[in-house]
Amino acid sequence: MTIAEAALATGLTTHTLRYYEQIGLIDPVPRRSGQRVYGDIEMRFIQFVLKLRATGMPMRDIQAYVRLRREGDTPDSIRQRGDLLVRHAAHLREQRASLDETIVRIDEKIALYGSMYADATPSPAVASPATASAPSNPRKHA
Amino acid sequence: MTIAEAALATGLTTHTLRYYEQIGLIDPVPRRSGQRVYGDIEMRFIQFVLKLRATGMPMRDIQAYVRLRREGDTPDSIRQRGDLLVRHAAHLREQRASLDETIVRIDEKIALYGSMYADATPSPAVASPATASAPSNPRKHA
DNA sequence: GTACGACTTCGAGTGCGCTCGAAGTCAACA
DNA sequence: TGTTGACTTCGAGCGCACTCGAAGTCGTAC
Repeated sequence: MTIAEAALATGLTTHTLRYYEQIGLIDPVPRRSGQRVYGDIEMRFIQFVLKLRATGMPMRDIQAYVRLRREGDTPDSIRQRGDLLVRHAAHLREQRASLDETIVRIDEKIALYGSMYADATPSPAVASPATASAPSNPRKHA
Repeated sequence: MTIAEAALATGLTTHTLRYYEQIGLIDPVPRRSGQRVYGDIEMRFIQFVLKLRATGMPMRDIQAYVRLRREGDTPDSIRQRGDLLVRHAAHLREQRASLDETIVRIDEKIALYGSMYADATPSPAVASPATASAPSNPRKHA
């Protein structure tokens, strides 16, 4: 896989991919005659890193994690990596709790609006809270 | 409630509170001899706005929502507010799904690390979700 | 009557996470 | 041989959401 293909697969740009490598967010990718070759291992790790990032783990912590990985599987490295992940997991559980609460509140408000005017219920394309799969604006794009 | 008290209650600064008002993230707070007086209604709405913001709703959308509220309860305003909330709710459900997935992955990795060395289980100080402070907190303030 | 806290406007600065472009080099493929 | 695509370093710029400070005014309370 070339960098262009990796970019396509991850939804990042080649710029960003190189940038991530440069700042140590991912390990240096192996080269063949100077060009980066992305294999399964690289891709899987990048996906993992993107998950961390998408869930709000600060770059610094991800960098720390990657640094520890490079240190190898010493007990110390493993313990510290574990700690980082445990801390992030705790953070995610908090996030989820807050998210659940917010969803409840919003659903209440939606119901309220729906009941205010029979006329004025949210537009059908988007009306049911169960219809949770619509990614974004239902009126653009058909 | 003065602005200082409101700041304390929300965890924001007085600066930020005025800033939010200025950019239309919250309605103008009623004044008594020029000074803002925060009542229950204001506080509750601010908390709601903070929930929206904490769950990643862009300022612009919150501003739009507040603008619509100010328009009053016309069918159009209500429908549009409903739509905004429904869209955000959908977004939150996606977020939650991704969050759940990430939690599972991280827990797997934690278990893996735990099993690698009996020695190297995550340190107790940090092991319990109850003891959870986020890794390098993105929002300052406490 | 003065201290305190709030008010206003203004503008600059911060930190994060990209994002882009320029300029020049190099290797593989048709 | 020439067109690609990738490589490097460098530095500027951007959008978001604050964050801070300065300067000067005003009202209330001890």
